[in-house]
Amino acid sequence: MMDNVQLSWTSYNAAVVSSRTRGQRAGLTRERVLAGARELLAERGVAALTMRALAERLDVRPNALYSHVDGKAGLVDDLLDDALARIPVPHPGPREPSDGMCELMSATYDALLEQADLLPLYLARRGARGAHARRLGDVLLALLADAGLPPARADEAVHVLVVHTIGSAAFATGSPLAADHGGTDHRATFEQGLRWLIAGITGAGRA
Amino acid sequence: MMDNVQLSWTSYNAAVVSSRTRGQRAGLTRERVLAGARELLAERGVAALTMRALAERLDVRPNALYSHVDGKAGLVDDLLDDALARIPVPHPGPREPSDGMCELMSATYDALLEQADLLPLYLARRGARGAHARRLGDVLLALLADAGLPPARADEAVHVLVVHTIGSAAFATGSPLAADHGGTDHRATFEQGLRWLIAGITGAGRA
DNA sequence: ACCTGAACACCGTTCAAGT
DNA sequence: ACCTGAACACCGTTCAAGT
Repeated sequence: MMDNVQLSWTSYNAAVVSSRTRGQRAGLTRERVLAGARELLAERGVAALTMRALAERLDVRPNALYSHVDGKAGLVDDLLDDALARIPVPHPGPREPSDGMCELMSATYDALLEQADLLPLYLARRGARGAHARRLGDVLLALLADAGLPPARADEAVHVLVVHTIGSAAFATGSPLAADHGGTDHRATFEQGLRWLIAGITGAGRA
Repeated sequence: MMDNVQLSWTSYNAAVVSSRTRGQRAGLTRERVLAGARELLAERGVAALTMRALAERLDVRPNALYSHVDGKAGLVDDLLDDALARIPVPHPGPREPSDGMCELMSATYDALLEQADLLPLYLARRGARGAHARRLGDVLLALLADAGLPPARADEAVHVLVVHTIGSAAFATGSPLAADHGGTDHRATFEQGLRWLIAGITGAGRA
């Protein structure tokens, strides 16, 4: 008996008052949903990325999103892999493979920090597993093979370099570590660690 | 007018029917709350660690927990630092400092994996910052100074080693990375990475 | 195919009140 | 001091129904 009243209650918030009439399409697509999620993330942070808030921003009811993404987990996976698509692969010039590794991991680090709000999501998911993540892993593996590492060692090195890069980026955006005296330049520390690792990897490859 | 009905609704779940009478104390302490949280974590995983589920396990209403811990964030912080208390500090014998580093970080890795259900919480908080975390950082810093690193480099090395250790443990408990071909021995990879890092750190220290 | 209404089964936290 | 009752302001997701 109170349907009209209920209806008016759902529009208590100005942002949710639909500019569409009842049967009108919202014109959502997967891309528009992802774009909205990225904006929400950039403007209000990872805690504010909820299906309900995203729906409100897109001027639809929460359940409308399920026609375009596979729940919140699917939305996050799509978001993560899309962010990796922009990372440039180093030119396969006549250089040392270790220079290529350094360039690739630094570019990844930069891309992760550019999308710093995504980092907690990478951590929660322990890295990405989409098509673009695989592409970057394969490029790195090829560089390590070029440097003379046997396949088993190269697999380990990929793992270690990825952990270092995602981990460094994540900790750069978080609060300082316990032993951190506050004056740490995170980028410099990441690069120093990368040099140490690559020195160890290529040095041990010769031994 | 329906207060009695409401009351009966709150006891729909057998586990929530209090064995105490109305004015009786539950006898909670901070330690009992933390122990309950650890059990919940071990039995049902990180997603099941909610204030409400913890309260139910302890046979109290959710808000009773707030007399003993500082909200959920405080509970998690206490949990994390407690887990670091068990990590043994290496004996300061007449050995190479690099052996001490290796031992300390391996012990930390093992402790983190023993409490694997806590790892997502370390990641969410980007490491721990309690008293025990600081103690471990200081021990590591001293070892690096012994190895001849200048203070600025030693600070960087602590950061890099901690990122490697927490990161490796976290990824060991998660799903495999994109470039991971499934057959990875995570412990071996962690140790290999640790050797690479320590080789790079001490090698670069001499250069 | 796309979207809404309504509901289900949850969250963390606060405040006043009871013992 | 410790705990409960009740409420507030949220979550993600599902299902049937409307267009």
